[in-house]
Formats: sequence, C-alpha cells, structure tokens
Amino acid sequence: MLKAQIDHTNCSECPIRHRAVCAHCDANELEELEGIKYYRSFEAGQTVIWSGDQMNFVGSVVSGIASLTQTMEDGRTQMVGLLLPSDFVGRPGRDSAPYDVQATTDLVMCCFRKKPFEQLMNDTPHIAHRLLQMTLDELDAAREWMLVLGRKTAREKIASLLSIIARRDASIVPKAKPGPIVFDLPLTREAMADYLGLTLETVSRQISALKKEGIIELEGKRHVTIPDMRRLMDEAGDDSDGGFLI
Amino acid sequence: MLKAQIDHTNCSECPIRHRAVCAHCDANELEELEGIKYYRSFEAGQTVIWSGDQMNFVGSVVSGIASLTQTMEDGRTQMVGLLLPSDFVGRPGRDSAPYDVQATTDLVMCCFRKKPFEQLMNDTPHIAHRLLQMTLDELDAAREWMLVLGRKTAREKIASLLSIIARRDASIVPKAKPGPIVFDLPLTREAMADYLGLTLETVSRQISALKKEGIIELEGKRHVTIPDMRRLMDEAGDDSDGGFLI
DNA sequence: GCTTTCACTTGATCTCAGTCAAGGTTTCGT
DNA sequence: ACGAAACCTTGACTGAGATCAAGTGAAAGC
Repeated sequence: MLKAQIDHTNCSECPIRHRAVCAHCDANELEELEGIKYYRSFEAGQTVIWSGDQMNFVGSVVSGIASLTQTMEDGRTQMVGLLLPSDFVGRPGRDSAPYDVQATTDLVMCCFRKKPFEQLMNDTPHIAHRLLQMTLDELDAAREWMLVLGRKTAREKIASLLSIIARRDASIVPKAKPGPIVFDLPLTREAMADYLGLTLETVSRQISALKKEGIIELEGKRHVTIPDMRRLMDEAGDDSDGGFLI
Repeated sequence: MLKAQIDHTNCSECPIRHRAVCAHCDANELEELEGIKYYRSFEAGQTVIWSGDQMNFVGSVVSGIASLTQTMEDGRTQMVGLLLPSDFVGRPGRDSAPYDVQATTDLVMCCFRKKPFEQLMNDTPHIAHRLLQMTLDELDAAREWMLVLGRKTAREKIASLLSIIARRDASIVPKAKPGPIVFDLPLTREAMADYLGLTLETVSRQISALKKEGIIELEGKRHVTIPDMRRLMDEAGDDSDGGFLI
C-alpha cells in the first residue's frame, strides 16, 4: 500500500524537502513540523476536499497530481490550479475550502493540522517567507494561465499545456536539452478540457491534428513524444525565447 | 497638481492606511516606512512600467486604478490584474517586471525603493504577513477570474465585471443594501474587452443588450445605474448567494 | 468469454463571438 | 467654431469551437 511506504518517513529524506513550504527550515524547525505532520493517500479520481467544506488541515503534495476546480450551478467546470509535487494546499487563516480539490493521479500528501501549523508559521519566519514565495509563484502561474484562457486558440491552448507538462518533466529529470522529450499525460481529455476552457471533443481533435502534423507523437492515448520542442513552443504562441527564460 | 496634494503626507492620515501592505504596522514600523517612501503620479493611459524592465521599486496604489497586462507577439493582449487602491505592485526579490503596468485612470502610487523595502520586510514580520495575506487574496481573485475567462459567455462576463465594480464601490461607500447602485465605469470598452477576453465590439453589444433589457441603465457611456443588483448577479451566472458570502 | 463501462475519436451541424466596415458622439487642440 | 482624434455603437458576414451523435478500443466486472 502506498501509504505504508511513506508513513513516518524522516523529513530529511523527503523528495520535496528542498522545494516545499519547509524548504528553508533548519533542523529544529523541521523537528517541530515532524511533530504535527501526517500522510494521506488518495486514489486517482478521489476528492480530497469539497468546495465549502471545513478545512482543518493544510499540506503539501508529495507525489502525484491534484487539481483545484470550480463548478458553476449548471455544471460548467473550470480547473483553476494544477498542483504538482511540493505545491501547497490550503490557506492559513481560512476555514472552508474555496475549490474542490481532487486527486488527478494517485496522490500522497503531507498534511499538517491547521491550528498548530498557523502557530508554527507565526513563530518561524522561514515558513512564512517560503509560503509567500510559493504563493507569488502561483499567482504568476495563474496570470500566465489567464492569457491562455482569454486569448489563445484551441490549438495554442493544447500546445501550451503540453509545453508546460513537458517542461516540468524535463526539470524533474534534468537532462541534455536537445533530443526528443517523452512523457505520459497525467490528465484525461476531459481534465485537459476543464483546464483549458474547451470541450473534450475539441481537445481530442486538436491533439489528433498536432499528431497528424508530426508535432507530437502518440503511443496509446497518453504516452507522448515531442521530437522537436521548439516546434511545439511555436504552436503555443509564446515569445519565441520563452523556454529559456527559466 | 496631484502630486503636490499628497507629497509628505503622514502615513497615519493615508486613505489606504488600514488596507495596504502597511496595515498591521505599528507606529515605529510606520516611521521606518515613511523614511523610504515617495509618491508618484501618473495620468490615465500612461505606462507605469514595461514588461521586462528593471524594477527598482515596489509600492501601493493610493488612488486610481492600474492594470497588469500581458501581450503576445502578434499583439493580442490580456489584462491579468486590476489594481485598486491599497493593492500592491511589484515583488520583493524579483528584478524585472513580468507584465506591463498601466494607469487606467489617473493614478497615485506610494512607492518604496526595493532594496530597503526588502530589508524592512525581513525585519518586520507584520509587513511580510500582510503581504502574504494580500497575495493569497489576489490568487483567489485570479482563480475566480479563470472561471470567468474559461467558461462564461460574453453576457455573463460583462455582468461579472459590472458586479465586481459595483461591489467594490459598495464596500468603499458602505451603504444600506437595497436600492439602486450607481457608479462610473473606470475602464474603456477596449480595456473591458482586454480584461474579459473579448473584442470591444462584443463588449459594446452586450452592454447595449443589458441596457435594452433594463438590467442596467446608462447615462453617457460610463455612468451606470444598477436598479436591481440581484438581477445583474443572476446574469453573471454565479452562485445565487454569491454576493452575500463576503 | 462476454458484456459493460470508460476514455477517446470522428463526423455533421449549429451558434456565439470575431471580423470587417461604416457611422455616431464626445473631447480636445487650435 | 472647426477639425481631428478618441471612444463607442451597430450591421452584415464568417468561422472557430460547441453541440449532438455515432462509433472504436481497451480495460474491468461477472
């Protein structure tokens, strides 16, 4: 079972140790965090928390992917966040969840009870400072995404999403730059549609089109090869040097 | 001249004293801030800073409205933030601006040189804490807006924008709830289009339609009366109780 | 092994918002 | 007072993506 593999793991061996909210913590602070942390596992498709529910914990994604989703009364949904390993869930000082949080893949989270975490945050500037950094990064990502949602065509939206996923995988496995990039899509067509503000039919059609033109290669439905990252980036409509800014 | 009216104003008399990044500061901290602050004024339409430029200050909007805008190579633009009085501009720890910042109306900003402000932030948890709060609020607003951009119809987008502006004005002039709401639009049709991911023609048509149906009343191009806020909120497609959550 | 279900693809058609074009108002400079 | 420049409105047409519908393929349950 997933859970058993991780429970009681020492923070110093944690795969997200240097990127999560605890990144700047020293040994003492880490010890305090260890005292209030616990792991939770979710299967792909499970809901971590429903919008409006009481939220008595905050936490970090350790492995897998979670999504934040908003739903309108008539059922239209929009994904408003894609949480990757080390990303933070929840907001100190708020009681109820503003969005549905769902496990998009199998998911492991490192959770802290909210009250003690808030206390700890007040006492340890390292945590508050890191959380501010991470929140500012997320705000930038959200604004980047607003351009995608508001102004890009369906084709550009798909290319943008594939670029983001490809870039993330590349940064996790830091590799030589040239050569094809290979990864598995962690999202269903429907989840992609919810993220991109499209229908799943349009997502499917645009992926087929990119495949037909050789910009991507598909093996099965989810296994993607990008022979030339630059061509994909061109389709995304970003500044041509976008990939090298980071 | 606008500038002269405000220069050397004491922070304790500042109109945004209790809502800006300095909200939680005590008298001592405020004094330190006063030492590094200066005011800058901009006319409507002026650019405060260009994307990519060196940014050697951060600051708060004191009066007027500023906008954050992203532009694609081919000229498509998307507004990604609307900064109202008390909102914060800039990011401690970053050198260059990621977006164009423009004065949408005449604008006064309270600026701090970046380096001293960063120093001050490290020393005074009150400022860092308030900045975290404000950033989390902005992240929520950005995610709210992602739903608007991704899933709402043109009509719902217009109604959403009008609701937001109306609600802001209502909270600045806290008034009895019932009765019509009156305000001036601080944005041109084009700026609305950039914010909503529409063309200015569509904005104009939808505003005309809402007017024809009596959901809004217009005097001139910018002066708006909302006879029944609930009807407008219905058109925005939000949860029916949305307006009372705050 | 067979059915059911889930995830996806593809086609035909429709519709909402974009595009192109013309004209109206208001404001501003001279 | 006049002309120019913003800013806005309206109309006719177009097209990208939504909708409706049918079908494929692979995995899961019995």
